Amino acid sequence: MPRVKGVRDILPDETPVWRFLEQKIHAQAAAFGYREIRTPTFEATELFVRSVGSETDIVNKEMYSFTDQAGKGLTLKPELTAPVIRAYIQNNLHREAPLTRLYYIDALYRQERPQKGRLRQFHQFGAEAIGSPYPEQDIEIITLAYDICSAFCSDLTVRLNTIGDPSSRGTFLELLRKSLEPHSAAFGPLDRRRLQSNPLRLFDSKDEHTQDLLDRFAPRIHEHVSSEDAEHFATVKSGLEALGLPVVHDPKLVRGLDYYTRTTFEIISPHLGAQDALCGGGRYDRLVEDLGGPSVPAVGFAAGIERLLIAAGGELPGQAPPNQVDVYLVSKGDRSTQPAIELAAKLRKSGYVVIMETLRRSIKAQFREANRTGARAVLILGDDEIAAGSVTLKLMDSGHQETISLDRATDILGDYLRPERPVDGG
RNA sequence: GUGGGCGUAGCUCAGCUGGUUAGAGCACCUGGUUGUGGCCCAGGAGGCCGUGGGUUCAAGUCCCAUCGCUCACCCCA
Repeated sequence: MPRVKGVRDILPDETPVWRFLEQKIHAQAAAFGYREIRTPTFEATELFVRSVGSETDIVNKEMYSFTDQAGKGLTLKPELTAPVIRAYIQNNLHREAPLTRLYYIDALYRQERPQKGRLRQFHQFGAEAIGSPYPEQDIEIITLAYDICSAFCSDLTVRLNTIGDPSSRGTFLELLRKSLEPHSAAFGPLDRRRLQSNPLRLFDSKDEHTQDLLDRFAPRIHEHVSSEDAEHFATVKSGLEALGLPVVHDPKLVRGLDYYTRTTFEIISPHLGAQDALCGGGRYDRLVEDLGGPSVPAVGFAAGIERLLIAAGGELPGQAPPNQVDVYLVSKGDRSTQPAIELAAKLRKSGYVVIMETLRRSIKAQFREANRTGARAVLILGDDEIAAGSVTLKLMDSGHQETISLDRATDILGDYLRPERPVDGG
């Protein structure tokens, strides 16, 4: 049975890295006063159609949608802002406080062709601040995103832009289309289609020719937003610069989800290949209301964990060492099996990490296994020890070996090594 | 959905212009120690050479198809 295309197993060698990363995310989000939220794996399909946008690629061709036995249209979540906002509305979080700060770590699903930094099931962490319209909230969100990413990756850049309010966007799109239509013959077939259907998308075309035409003829969206929008943008930008973040204004940064207003941003790494963004986000002042909630503004981001790990390149700075094994319990002979089980249980109650032999291998093979697991000590329970009511202790580093009383094994072991695990109940 | 690259041992990969029993390193197992790890030495196990068809006296090697992986496009984290 092969695995499904575009999904990955995270094997025991890698899970410590994931845990380490997750711990950092929890700690950093907590440092900013954000609280964790967990939403269901699937939602009503309608939620994503209405929030992400019915004309977007995510909704049109990337969702894992299905019908349940009651005939309800459901979808595995392809992004997290909409579910979080849905939960915010449904649980009346807006009644509890005027501002809600939430963060999450979760798996998402999009049916795309896999490539570097792109999977069908992938993981994101992110945060949403719901309630504040002010630029300091944008700054807080971007700072949080940057702080977490830069804890693991170097050479990051924050790309920043504003796309204004949807009310002014219609006139800009008209202007954009008019400025480029005289040159439509010079576009490739794909970009010519975009000129009609979604001209904003032309800005992130990879066609050099298109980019050249844009540079020469296209108006820039940030020059066609309201003065309030422009001021908001200027405050965000200067605020981030004052903090020393590597910010660049990218007038061509537009984002593919329909709900963004004003601020859009990405964090990019040169180590990622074609998908250079490891984090993306922005402000969405209309979404909460559009989904049936109160009229409150919000801003947020999402970062791809797999992309972050690629950008981090191998070892993460400050990574915790793998689990330490205290004792490998070697046993030999039928009469030693039950005493070994009991000794292992007793040692674990005292807080030691204990691995016991369950393959009835030779002593030599058991020692090889003990060495492989990195055990600090070996305890031998064989026929001789059973007869004498003792156990043989060997320290793997020094090779020191002695025979000790079975009853006092825990105490004597404690003279040589402290337990790695905290004992339950302190 | 479209295009490029690649499929040989658990992993990383050799295998020249088709030529006889398909190799290496690492990992694994056993022995060198009647009950003692790492290092070393000796040995061992492990391969429908992705799959199916074709060309040929002969195919891991050439041709076609198919599946898978991968990178890129579209789009996104």
